[in-house]
Parts: sequence; structure tokens; C-alpha cells
Amino acid sequence: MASNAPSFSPLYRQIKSLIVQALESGEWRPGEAIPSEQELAARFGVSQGTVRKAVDELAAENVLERKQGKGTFVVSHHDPRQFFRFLRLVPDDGSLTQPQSVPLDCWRAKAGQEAARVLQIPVGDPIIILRRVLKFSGKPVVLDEIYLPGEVFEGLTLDTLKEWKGSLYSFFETRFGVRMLRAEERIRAVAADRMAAETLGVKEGTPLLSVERVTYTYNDRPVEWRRGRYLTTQYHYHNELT
Amino acid sequence: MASNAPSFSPLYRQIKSLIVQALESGEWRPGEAIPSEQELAARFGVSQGTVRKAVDELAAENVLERKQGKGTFVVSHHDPRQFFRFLRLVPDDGSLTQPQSVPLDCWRAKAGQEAARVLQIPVGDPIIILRRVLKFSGKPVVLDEIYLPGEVFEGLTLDTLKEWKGSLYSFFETRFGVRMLRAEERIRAVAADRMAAETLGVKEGTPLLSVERVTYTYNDRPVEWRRGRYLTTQYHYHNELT
DNA sequence: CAGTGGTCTAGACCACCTC
DNA sequence: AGGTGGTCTAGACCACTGG
Repeated sequence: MASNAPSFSPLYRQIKSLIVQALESGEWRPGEAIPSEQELAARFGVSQGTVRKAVDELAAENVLERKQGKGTFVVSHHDPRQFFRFLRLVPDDGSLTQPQSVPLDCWRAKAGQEAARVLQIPVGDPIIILRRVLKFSGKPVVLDEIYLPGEVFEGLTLDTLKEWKGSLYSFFETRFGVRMLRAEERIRAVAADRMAAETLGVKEGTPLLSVERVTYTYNDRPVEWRRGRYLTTQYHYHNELT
Repeated sequence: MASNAPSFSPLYRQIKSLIVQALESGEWRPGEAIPSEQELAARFGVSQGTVRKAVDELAAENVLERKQGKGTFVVSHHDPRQFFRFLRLVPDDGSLTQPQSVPLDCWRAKAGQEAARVLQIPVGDPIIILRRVLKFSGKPVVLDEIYLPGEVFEGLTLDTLKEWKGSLYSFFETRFGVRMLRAEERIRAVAADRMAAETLGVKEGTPLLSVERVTYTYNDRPVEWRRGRYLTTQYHYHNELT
């Protein structure tokens, strides 16, 4: 069989890997500036243009952010602009209100077949299951059930979660050093079960958006699996196709 | 009030505009190669690197496609790979079958408030309304209702549409010279009305994905408005968040 | 082989931010 | 003024395609 491995790796990709390694190791932390292109070029022994191309790709992947005149910064989920990066639900009238996350419960379990496959861990490994509601202007709109690998999120409790002001991903970033970089979603229409109906304040059977998400960190490692139930009477899932 | 207009436009963006102009004018047709970077650089009186950066952006926007050793080509909806560019519905089991489009009916009307606003045409202007079904392996999965500005799609008939083998957008591209470049979608969960239920072979009230799409051509000009009803029991809407 | 896009370099200058 | 990223140039060489 033919292999699809690239026959050749350009220098700027190798530099890119080195930068990612440094990010992964925590050498530069979220929100901070990384060294200037000149410094990186000297450090890696290449020209500035080559560093530039590596950084360009990482900026396109939302890992780094360039600010002219100031420097290049590590993207952080603390940045309010990152809030809607993974949440594509917006009000029909276009008003921009920051939703509030309300944790419901949180317990330990062992990974079953499906969770193990999705999170790429052995069956029976510890996982943490978390349920929460997202409220827009005080009204519940989203019910999330979140599965996390226990090893990565060691020590997560409902109480620490309740104290947190801000997004779940900013919480994960500071408390567990886990940076969510990209995600894949599978979306369907389903009927509300009793649980979802009660939580969202609608009748059982109401059509809801089912949004199943797998979120990845460095090296395409899955670190979160969640299933959301979105009430879409006054909100919609917005997507840009390019 | 402060203006958000850019205070300065780099050379490569001006070159990009010139390339887009040439594409728009039909100087280079879909599927064809555009002149080499060297030739373009000579024609516009800039260095190859500047042309390169302009082409890079157009390639990132899926307007052009680079093929090493061969040249740079105008993306065409005839390319089978473009089929799923705007259709994010995939089977749960991952099998890749090309769906078949079955036109149902097609009639003329005058634009109402909403259609006029979305398509950015005056109220009362002629529009064409088109309904069709998408079948996967012979089974109806999507019901689309499509609104088109009559001026652009002058002369569209159900019969010519029925003869066409291929995607709707490849039809639009060859028959009307309209190239769909990007789209925005609003997704919700709704209950199947009688029409949708009958067409898709499900009970009234079955949860369906409602996908409302506005599609744009050059200069961000809207040229299509459609509302789809997706049956998502064995298929799901796939989305990548980056 | 010649022609295409892809990479890499070195250097100059511009736009923006901060002190 | 001095630093950052952003643009532009010119030239060399590499990888891939097709005759």
C-alpha cells in the first residue's frame, strides 16, 4: 500500500513544531507574548521570513495572535473574544449578551465503550461527568453533558466550578493547563426528553438541537466529549461556509 | 463617529482586487489555469512575491487552487470535491455516497419584505422559487426551498433543471455564470410540517434540522436564499471549529 | 528538459505601539 | 527613539509536472 506521509518537510514546518513544543511545555503562557521574530530566528538559526511563515500558520489556527507594533501573543480563553469561538449559538435579534454557566452536578465514573473510543483512553479508565446549563439573560437555553478524562482533570469538583466566573474553557486552562485548540461537532434535531424539557422549561418532545462535540488539544489529543441540547426558538446556531 | 475603513491598503491587496476583477469579468474561466506568477508579476509591475501573497489569500478563500508543477486554477463547482463544500450533511456511518438532486417544482413570484431584505433587491422584484429533494442512496433526506433573484437567473425552468446531472451550484455556474463563493447558515431544530413529513417519509412533528442559508458571490453580493429541512436520524451536520 | 509553484534568504522600508 | 510586526523586493534553489 502507498503511504500518504509527506515525502519532505519544509523548514518552516519544523520551526512550527518547535514553537508548538515550547508552547506545550509552558515556556510561554496563555496571554503572554512570545519572543520577537528576530529572536526566534536567531534561536532557531533560520531567517526571519521562515519564522514568519511558521507563526503565520499558528496565527491562522488561532494558537497565536499577532498584534502589530506590540508582538505575538499566546491565545488565551480568558480573552472575552474567545468565548464564542466554540459556541456558535446566537440570539435571533443579534444582541450580544454573555451567557452564564450554571453547573448542575459532577460525578466520577468509568469509561464505557463509546467514551473510551472518543476520548482515546482504555475502557474502564476514570472519567468525570459534568452537567451544566447555559443561561442567556437568565433563561436556560443549553443543557450540556460533558465527559472528561479523569487523568487530565484530576481533582475537579462541583464547588470549585461554581466559584468560577468565566467560561468553562478558561477554567480548564488555568486550573488544569488544558488548552482547547479545535473541535468537531455533529449536529442533529432531536425531541426533548423529560430531563431536557424540565431543565429548559419546554414540553417533552419539543425539537432541540443536539450538538455533540469532541474537543482537541495539542497533537490532536481529544480531551473533552460533550453533548449539548440547544433550545432554538429564539436562538440559532450560526455557521460560516467558506 | 470614527470610521473603521483601513487607513492603508497594501500592494498585494490591490493586486488581489485586480485578480478578482479579472475573474469576475470572465477573463479566466472556472476550471482553467490563470497565468503563472511570473506573468502576473510582469503584467501588474510588481515582484513575484507580491503576486504570491495575493494568490495565497484567494487560495485560502477557495477561489483559486494551486497545483505544484502545474499552475494555479480557478475553482469550479464541477469539481466533485466541491460538492460537499456547502453541504455539511454526512451519513453517521461515514460512507461517502453522492446524493442525487430531484427538482420538484419551480415558479415565479415577487419578492416580499423578507426575501427582498435578504437578497438585497427591491420589494416586488421578480424572484424564482424552487423546491427540490436530495436523496442519499435513493432515500429522501433533504427538502430545500430556494429563492433566487429573477434578474440573475433569467430563464431558469424546471425542465432544464431536470436534465442537469450534477450539483445545483455547477448548474448555476455554467448556465448563469454565477459562482457561489461563501455562505452563512442559521441552524435550528423544528418540527416537521405536513409537507416536509410527506416528502421525507416521516410523521408530522418529527424533529428536523432547519438550515437557512444565504449564499454570496463576488463583492459579497447575495444571490441565493434557501431553507432546508434535513432528516437527521441517520445523517448529521458536520462542523469543524478551529 | 523547461515550466510551474514552493521554500529560503537577506535586506530595505513602512505602519504601529510604547516610552 | 527604538522596538514590534507588516510589506516589498531580488535572487537562488528545491519539488513536482509533463512533454
